[in-house]
Amino acid sequence: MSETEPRTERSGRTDPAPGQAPSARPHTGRRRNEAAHRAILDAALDLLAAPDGAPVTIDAIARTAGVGKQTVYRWWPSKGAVLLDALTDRADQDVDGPDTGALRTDLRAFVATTFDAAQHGTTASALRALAREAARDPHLADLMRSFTATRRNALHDLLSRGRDRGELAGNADLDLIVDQVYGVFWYRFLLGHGPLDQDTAERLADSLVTANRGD
Amino acid sequence: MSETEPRTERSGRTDPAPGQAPSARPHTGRRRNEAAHRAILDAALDLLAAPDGAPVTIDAIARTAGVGKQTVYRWWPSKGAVLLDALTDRADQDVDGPDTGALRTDLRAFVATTFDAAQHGTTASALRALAREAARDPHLADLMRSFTATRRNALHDLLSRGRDRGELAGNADLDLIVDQVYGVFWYRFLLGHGPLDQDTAERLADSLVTANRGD
DNA sequence: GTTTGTCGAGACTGCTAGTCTTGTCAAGCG
DNA sequence: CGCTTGACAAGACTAGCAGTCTCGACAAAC
Repeated sequence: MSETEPRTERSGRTDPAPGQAPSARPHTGRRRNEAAHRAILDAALDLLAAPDGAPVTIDAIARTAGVGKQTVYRWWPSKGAVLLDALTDRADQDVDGPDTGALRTDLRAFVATTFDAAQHGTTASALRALAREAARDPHLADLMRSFTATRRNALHDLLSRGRDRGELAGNADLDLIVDQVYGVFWYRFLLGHGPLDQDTAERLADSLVTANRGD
Repeated sequence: MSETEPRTERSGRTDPAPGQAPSARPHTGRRRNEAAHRAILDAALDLLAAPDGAPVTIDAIARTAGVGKQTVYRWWPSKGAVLLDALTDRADQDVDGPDTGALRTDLRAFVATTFDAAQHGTTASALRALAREAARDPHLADLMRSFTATRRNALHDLLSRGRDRGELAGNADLDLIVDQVYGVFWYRFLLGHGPLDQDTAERLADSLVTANRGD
């Protein structure tokens, strides 16, 4: 996800013998400018992180990056793709949840980390802007779904380990627990009517363990 | 909420003696056309309910209602306000939660009803469209906040009654319980990655009671 | 019959996503 | 060295939509 794909096949080959080595001339012409690539991602992140919630247009991204609009669209299919790529480029390493051997501790840490990440201005406005864009761009909404799926899977694994150790009931609905965590998170994050502090994280984690323990 | 307000003061009175009967001439000129008002709300609902998820523009609403755009903007401040008004106009009566005298039963019914309401095509696409609009329109986001607050309050009251009867711990975080219900609801509703069926509703309600009971 | 305010119709502005065009530059090939 | 290919910056252009403005018609009060 953090490495981008070109939106269409490059190097106008017709590939008449599929399954072959990429035919004789794999590439000619000027090479892709890696600096421009980075500049676009960085500009997107900068604008996304702007606290004023400004709309983040493609024009702005291109101008900030010192790049033509076409260069953006050559490498990403839509604005949303740029934004998501910019965000995951920064954030998709740290999805491996904690593993202390005790479910309550793991879950507390996971929830606390999740809540905490959204408290920092930069990430918060970026995430908010992303959600805003995803609401209007079906393509981005798709990407967003797989983005969130990654997070959910990490949490699901954490819970699964706990269940294997007998800390959750064998018939506990892990997906529902996962969605209770991320549901509360996004709901409060986007509406902003309630806190996402460490205290809340602990209470939520503890109550989920209590409700689903297998004794 | 279901009765609309004019976007600005009507009938150019200056009201020099506040707290008085509305001064001598409360209104002159042609009266508001109630039929047009209804037609707009109905058109909005129709378009919102269209299964194809089409964008629902103001032009379309006005054209469908057989009304000039200005007539829409005379009575509502933004497109989002129209949409929200159209939706609440239909839905805001039934917020009084059940009251059977037993928390588990009440909560199950409340959650089940909430989930169920979003399964019907019309309401579902309307709600989705509304969320989409709220993401880009701060004004609507505000209206949306008070809309959701009404629902949250109904659920909070339900829980509060249960706590008074001793079915929840005295220190249970009712707001967190509320947000777990609506968090799961919106999260699954908007992402569509998991079911919102009666089974889920029951499991969620039961687990929340279990986690927060006061014994 | 004059004033005030609503009505339908539609032109208009302003903003943005995404495409297309143009002229330039860099890399490989002969 | 010249030719071809494709990336590049700049920016014109199209299309869709929110929201405003203008116009002529009409209706209610006075």
